[in-house]
Amino acid sequence: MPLTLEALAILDAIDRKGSFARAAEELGRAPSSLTYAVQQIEAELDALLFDRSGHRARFTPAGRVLLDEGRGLLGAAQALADKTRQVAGGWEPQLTLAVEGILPVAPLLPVLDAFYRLGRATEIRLRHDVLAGSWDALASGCADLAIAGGEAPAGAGLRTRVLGSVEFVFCVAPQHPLARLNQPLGQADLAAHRAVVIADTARNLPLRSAGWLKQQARLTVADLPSKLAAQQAGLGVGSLPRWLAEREVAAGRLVRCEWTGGNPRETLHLAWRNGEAGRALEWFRRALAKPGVFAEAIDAG
Amino acid sequence: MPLTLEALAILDAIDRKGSFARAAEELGRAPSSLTYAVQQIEAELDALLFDRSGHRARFTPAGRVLLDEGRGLLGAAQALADKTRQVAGGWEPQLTLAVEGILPVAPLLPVLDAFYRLGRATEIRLRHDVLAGSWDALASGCADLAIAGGEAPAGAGLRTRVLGSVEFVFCVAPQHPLARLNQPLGQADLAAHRAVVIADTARNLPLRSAGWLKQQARLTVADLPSKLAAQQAGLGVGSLPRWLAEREVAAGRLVRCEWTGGNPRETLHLAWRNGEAGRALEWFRRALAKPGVFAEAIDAG
DNA sequence: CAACTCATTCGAATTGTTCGAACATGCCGC
DNA sequence: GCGGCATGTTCGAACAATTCGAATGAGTTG
Repeated sequence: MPLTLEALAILDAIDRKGSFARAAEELGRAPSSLTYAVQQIEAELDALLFDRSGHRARFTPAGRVLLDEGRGLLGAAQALADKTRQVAGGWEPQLTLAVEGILPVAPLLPVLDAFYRLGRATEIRLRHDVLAGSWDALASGCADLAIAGGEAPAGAGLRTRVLGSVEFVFCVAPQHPLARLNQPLGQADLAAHRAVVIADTARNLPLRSAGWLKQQARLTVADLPSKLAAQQAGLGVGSLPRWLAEREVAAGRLVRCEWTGGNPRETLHLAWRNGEAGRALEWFRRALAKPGVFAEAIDAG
Repeated sequence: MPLTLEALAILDAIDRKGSFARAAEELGRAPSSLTYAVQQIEAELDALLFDRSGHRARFTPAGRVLLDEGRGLLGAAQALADKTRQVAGGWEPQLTLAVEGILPVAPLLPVLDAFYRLGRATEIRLRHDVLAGSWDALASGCADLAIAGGEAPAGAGLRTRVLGSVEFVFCVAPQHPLARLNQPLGQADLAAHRAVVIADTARNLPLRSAGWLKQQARLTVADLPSKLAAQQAGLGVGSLPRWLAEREVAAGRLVRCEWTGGNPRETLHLAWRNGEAGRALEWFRRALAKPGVFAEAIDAG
């Protein structure tokens, strides 16, 4: 019987209660039972765990090691039991959310908080992807639930639900030449200026492009914050989601330009794989579909 | 019976052998015994661990979680048992070695390697201290065995053994004014130049000073590599242990200066606290006292 | 479809664990 | 210094959980 958790629990009780007798009481067994159990471990480990010279038994160094580290094991065992129970109840051990990079993280935090309050063992992972990246992550199993822009790739076994759309506003740095052009921009105005574009993170699906026109010189960056920084620095021009653009324009760090024919929009979908869904996925699907979660960033419809 | 290691071991065997029957064979028990045990866990956890629809039982997701993470627990339990056994056998759970900062680490590595080959669970921690720092670490219990320079502080209950002495060579950067002075240096020559000194790491014992003269301007650094770098950069002058100085002088990065009255020496001691010693301490005491370990750096006697 | 392997069920048997009382020891207050 | 008090241990008896073995039913393979 090479070490049992029960034995570790006994040592724990003895230490907490201070004596075999009290520990036995807590555990609802006779003191002699504990003596027997302890002797059992000592024989198994070839180690004296208690110093019996005095009146009451004291832990030896070896006993102390077993006790201290054993507590870690007990905790881990408890956690594992919990987790198993929850998985059996339909709660995934982990769930990965892929969020389109043009969305802010802030609105997500209360949702996460609410989920954690449920006390479920499901470990949440958050990732940001841009353009086709979210669809790709979902289709390839790297994510379980995605908020993705544009249309779903066909034949990937995905189900979707429209969340609304994000409006893109064309912005340039205050010191940029285009900032002085007091009329709506046309294609011709843009071709002469470098565009800042976000690289698509998709690895499998065909790449998509957004925010730039062919022939236009471009600076490719990895994510929205980088794009913002680049545009603020005057390194290039481009469209930014309205929630972000408004903040920056108000602060005077960017200037908004009108666009001939109105601002472009990107439709956002909540998406998940077809098939058996765990309860955490179900929960997040409901929570994120609620209108208002991304009210700041997404326009209904 | 809130989850037992034995149960996890059974799951492990079932997975490895592929069936209840073969697992039972490996464990030397009847198959029905495993069935019983598994049902026991399932009841306890309120979780189906096996999918019994087919001919042979397959793990459910919950079962898989319990199996995978349970293996970690089993390993940890095994390791804990080992460690306890070793501590009971007199091997400390951990041992901290404090090495005087003027010594190289290289000669220590084969010794550590030899220790690791013993297969003991004792975790070794290595720390570097300078001047009184090693004595201090030892006396305050922050270290168990030290290689320290100078004389042991009185009344701290320490035992020592002389290892030998380190010779200090006065060095300056090639471009330093003192490099051009072609005669042995005296006190007067030094007072005009900034000295690079190593800060004493002692926190409790009275601080000691080394390598500098009063009134001399000085740059204080934390360790030997910093001191070396500072001297190479010409930021100051000072003595370096011979093993280091020779290397640098040979490489042309420093110039050696003679000293009126010969080079100073620092005696090094192997030191440990009086009282009950564990077997790892004993082992290292023997290993480090062997002549030749630090032959490169320490001169016998 | 027959032979095989597999997991489960059931009652009986066994094994290890628990109990309770008696004992030995160390500690404290009077 | 001595009687209580609490401690941990020992021992045989009682117990209960676990294990076994044989029987059963179900699935796979040639």
